Amino acid sequence: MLQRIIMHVDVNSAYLSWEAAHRLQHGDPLDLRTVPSVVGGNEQTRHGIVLTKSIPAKPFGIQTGETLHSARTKCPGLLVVPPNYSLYMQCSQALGDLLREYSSLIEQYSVDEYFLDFTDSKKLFGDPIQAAYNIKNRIREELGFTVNIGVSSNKLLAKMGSELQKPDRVHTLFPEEVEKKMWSLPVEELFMVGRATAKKLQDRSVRTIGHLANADPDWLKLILKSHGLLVWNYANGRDLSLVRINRHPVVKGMGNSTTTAFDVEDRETGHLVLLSLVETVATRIRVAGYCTQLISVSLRTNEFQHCSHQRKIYTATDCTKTIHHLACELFDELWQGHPIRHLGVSASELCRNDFFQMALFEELNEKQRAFDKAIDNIRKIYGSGAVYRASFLQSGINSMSGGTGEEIEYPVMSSLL
DNA sequence: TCTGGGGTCCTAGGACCC
DNA sequence: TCTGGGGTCCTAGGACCC
Repeated sequence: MLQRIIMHVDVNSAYLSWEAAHRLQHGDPLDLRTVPSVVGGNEQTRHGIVLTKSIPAKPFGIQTGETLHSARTKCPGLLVVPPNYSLYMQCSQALGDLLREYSSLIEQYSVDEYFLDFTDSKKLFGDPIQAAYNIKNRIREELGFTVNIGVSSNKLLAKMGSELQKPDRVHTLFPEEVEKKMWSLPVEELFMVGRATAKKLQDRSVRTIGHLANADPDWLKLILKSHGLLVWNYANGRDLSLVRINRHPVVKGMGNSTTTAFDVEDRETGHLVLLSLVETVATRIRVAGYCTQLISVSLRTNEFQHCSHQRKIYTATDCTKTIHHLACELFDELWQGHPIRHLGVSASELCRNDFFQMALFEELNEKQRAFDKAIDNIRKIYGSGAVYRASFLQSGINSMSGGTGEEIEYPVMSSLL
């Protein structure tokens, strides 16, 4: 059987590297990568967490996702810079463009990760390991940031390989190297072993990837259900998934959620926040040519209690007003009156909004559809802030809440992946 | 004013049908 | 009438990834 050659390209400290490269190009003498620094959200609006840390920030014990307050406690001189998502989109695309020179079989896995199937590229570019070094060095010289590249015969091992030593490195992790290079790592470093799975395994003395690889699969299945077999196969380096040019052949759902700058304590404000979320979700649905058949509302209280409520709808819709009406109903049924910190709306069970389905819409809805379409067009030309509902005036709530909390035009990052 | 946002997939229980 | 059991759909919640 032909052995495939897969590469995984992972940008080192992506947001921070991109921020640093951008600042250097614009005359800033300081390279953020050389000092303890993080890209962090806005604390005033309760988005104050670490998004990415520099390598010098790591020895202080700073973790991605922890509060900026906590990070500063660990490292008093910590430099915190705000995120710039449109810059990151540009960097991500520039990286993709460069990688496409080496293979047409390429999958964008996230904003800062790509898989390349290099199998057929060997004829053109020769030895894969040498090619990986060339790619890595070209990215550094031409784009100004560093990457790690993992090279193996499947995606899982390529990804695990790119995680080995950082930054600016190429690692191979072929099946015959798994025992030597991967089995000694802590079990929580295996892809798909998150906090919950790691705890269950550690409680049973499975502490390394090697322990997991050599555990009894039936026993793992008892403890972890089907997930046990998945991680057991991964620990043994087995993965049959293919590099897919489009990671999402069909989009399954689109959602939007936000942590509000203040606790929401009344129903009317809750409904208004939902409207700002629905505006974004419904627009994205329409732009992508979908209708939704399932709406879900979720909330988190100021005590971090999380709950959600969803309802199937039997007439597929892409109408802002209809979706908002349903979201408010769900909210009213769900909310127990506790102060709310976070609200979300999600649309799933998407179907294509094709020409022939138009007949399903009633005359009344036709006017609403025309209205939505007109609004979409104005926003497309003049920006998302060009038109908004009067109820947002002086409400202190963004009229079109986007996921990043920044003033970002749609389509948002995730909708491009 | 300590704790983000956007996804996918899986599980489990209850309703309902035959 | 000492009470099955398979199958599907709906819903809520949890786990994982970036």
